[in-house]
Amino acid sequence: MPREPLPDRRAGILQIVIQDYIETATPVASRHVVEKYALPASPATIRHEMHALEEAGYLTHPHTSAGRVPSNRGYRHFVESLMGHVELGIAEQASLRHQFYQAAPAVDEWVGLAATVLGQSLGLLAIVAPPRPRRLRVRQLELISLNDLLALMIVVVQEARLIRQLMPLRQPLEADELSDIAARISGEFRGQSAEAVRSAARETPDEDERFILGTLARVLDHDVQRAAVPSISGLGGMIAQPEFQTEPDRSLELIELVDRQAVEELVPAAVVEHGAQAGMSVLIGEDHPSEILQDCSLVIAPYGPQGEAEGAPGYVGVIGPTRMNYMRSIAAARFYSHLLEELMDTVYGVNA
Amino acid sequence: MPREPLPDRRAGILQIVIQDYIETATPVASRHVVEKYALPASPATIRHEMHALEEAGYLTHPHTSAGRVPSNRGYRHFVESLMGHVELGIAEQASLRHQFYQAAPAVDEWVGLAATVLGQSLGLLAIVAPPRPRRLRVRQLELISLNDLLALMIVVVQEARLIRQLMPLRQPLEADELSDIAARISGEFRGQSAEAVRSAARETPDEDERFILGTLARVLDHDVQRAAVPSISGLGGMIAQPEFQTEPDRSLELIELVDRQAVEELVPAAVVEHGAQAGMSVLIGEDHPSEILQDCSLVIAPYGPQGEAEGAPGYVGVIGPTRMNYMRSIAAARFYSHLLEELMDTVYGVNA
DNA sequence: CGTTAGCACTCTCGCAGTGAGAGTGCCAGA
DNA sequence: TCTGGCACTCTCACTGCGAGAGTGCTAACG
Repeated sequence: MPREPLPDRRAGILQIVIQDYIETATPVASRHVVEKYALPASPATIRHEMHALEEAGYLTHPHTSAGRVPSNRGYRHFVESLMGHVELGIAEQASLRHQFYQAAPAVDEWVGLAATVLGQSLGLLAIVAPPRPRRLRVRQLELISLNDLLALMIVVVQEARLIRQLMPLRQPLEADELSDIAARISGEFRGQSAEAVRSAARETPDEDERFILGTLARVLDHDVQRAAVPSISGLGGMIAQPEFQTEPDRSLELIELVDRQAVEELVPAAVVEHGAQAGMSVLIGEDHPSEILQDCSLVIAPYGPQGEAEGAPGYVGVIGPTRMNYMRSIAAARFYSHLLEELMDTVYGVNA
Repeated sequence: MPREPLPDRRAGILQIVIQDYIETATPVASRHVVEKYALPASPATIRHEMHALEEAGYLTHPHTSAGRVPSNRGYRHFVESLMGHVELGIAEQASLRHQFYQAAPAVDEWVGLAATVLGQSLGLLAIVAPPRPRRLRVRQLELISLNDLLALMIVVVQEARLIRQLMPLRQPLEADELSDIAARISGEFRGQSAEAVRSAARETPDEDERFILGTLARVLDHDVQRAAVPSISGLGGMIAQPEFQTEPDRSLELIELVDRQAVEELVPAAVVEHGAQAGMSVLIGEDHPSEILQDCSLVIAPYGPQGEAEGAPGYVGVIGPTRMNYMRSIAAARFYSHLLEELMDTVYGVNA
């Protein structure tokens, strides 16, 4: 495939066609662009250029008597060369940052909030995953007495998580006793993970403490599983997109996909497939493996402890039709990924 | 409308028609029922009975050459007289109970989990709302140091909530100081609500304590707003129902309704409309006010502090086509409402 | 040589018409 | 009271057609 640089006017027309198609979702006709954008040329001239762009592979033709539609290659060229670098507005950034600092300070909450707000604001499917640590390390433990035989265990974890777990007691314990035990354990096991806690539990003579340590080890192990679960949101906006309106089957498939949470495995697969671990990646149309998401694009911005052998980083993903607004999507995904990283750092960072 | 008791055979046929329609979602024909259920009668006889049932208002007729479909009145009679009392299986109850006791012990978590599992298992829209207290009362306060200038405030509230909030500090405070303050406040304000905390904050000489009390009062007030937000789930299963498959517009409307969280206001409206505060209520088809949910039924099971003037109770709701499986829906809604009440009682109950 | 006007050509989309199929309603007979 | 037979009605899938939209090509123009 030849890749000569495009003449200026031709590139301009490509940009217009793509942006217009992103906006209207209807094939754009030659006459339409000259009128709407007041071009100093006639429809016939534009047709010439469009024809050339089609020959070069940037545009396509649904059928003989339809306007032009960007091809995947067209979108790619748009994203890489025509679009430039875009960022969210300052006001929006501030407002979002405020919103996240108000939320409950735990990765799960942030991830859920990010998916919701991102999906809503883009009208696309947003999928946000927390980093997947290989193990969780205790930072602080609290034991709160609910009644004689029931306590609430709260574990603050260095991996920016808060674990809350009901713990039945073997025998009645006073609130004071509980907090003493918690304080002792906190001090002793700061920075330790489940294995250390569990092996200590085996050797402790005190029955109560052994039980509590056992529970602690169990919830640490259990929560590391839950840690990997991404949040998905924005289904409503997504299927309200015209490409899904016309084909009810597609939207049904999509909804089932989301409902069965099969998308979760899809994005990592796509990322691996493209070795796009470092930095943001944009997969357009045919690039990615799934059949169901044909004619869809993925924008993926990883964040969190990257390259570290201690697990997988998190990511902020946007899934939408290839016709999606790449400028907004990319800017938003980038911002959210930075914000999540910033939150994890300032709230749970090593400079604690 | 006359309401003579139905002859036995006729009632049996009504039951068969309703159950078959619930199962197959296609109008049931006379020939179909005699073959499928091996009735000792001919199609013509069944047609007679069906005709009578239609005259009495229990069945309808989409058009001349279609089978019978239950009317709203038919469903109502089925629910009230034909169905009997049904409950979830013991094994299922145990499994669910276990699942909920494993979850993080806070109303929001339970409510979210209930909506998810209920919606999934029924293939219908589930909407679960927490009770809406008029105010929250402190039960215990914890302050966890994250770094010199940032603490994590955790408030256990008597209304079965856990509030977690980031709190920047005015000046560096040690972990010990923080927990001392927390313990003191816990002791002093147990059972108090935001007003008491706020007025105390005004009179406290200590700057740090004043600031902490102010934050506490603020999050108590803020969280009481969030307390009312219901969880909705099961959209996927719902629009996979045949009644939505055939009409794409309807499903789109529904999705937007859920996405904009307008359903939330719908259920309370329906409940108020019917004054069904006490016990479970089943609203069938035309009964309820919204136009969008025409041909849908609501099953609503309230739970929590009822009749108390201190706020509104929570509810477990199921929304589905009038054709929904009332036996399963009602049994499930009842069980979940009891389970939620039980959880709130045993974990946060007065016998603490 | 690039640009433009004109015109024939192609494809989609909505609409009316048609025939098969399904199920009822009714009537006469057992 | 129940049953078989038959005419009637309504839906649904398919077909064909005409209007509309947009291109591609060609010839003329600056």
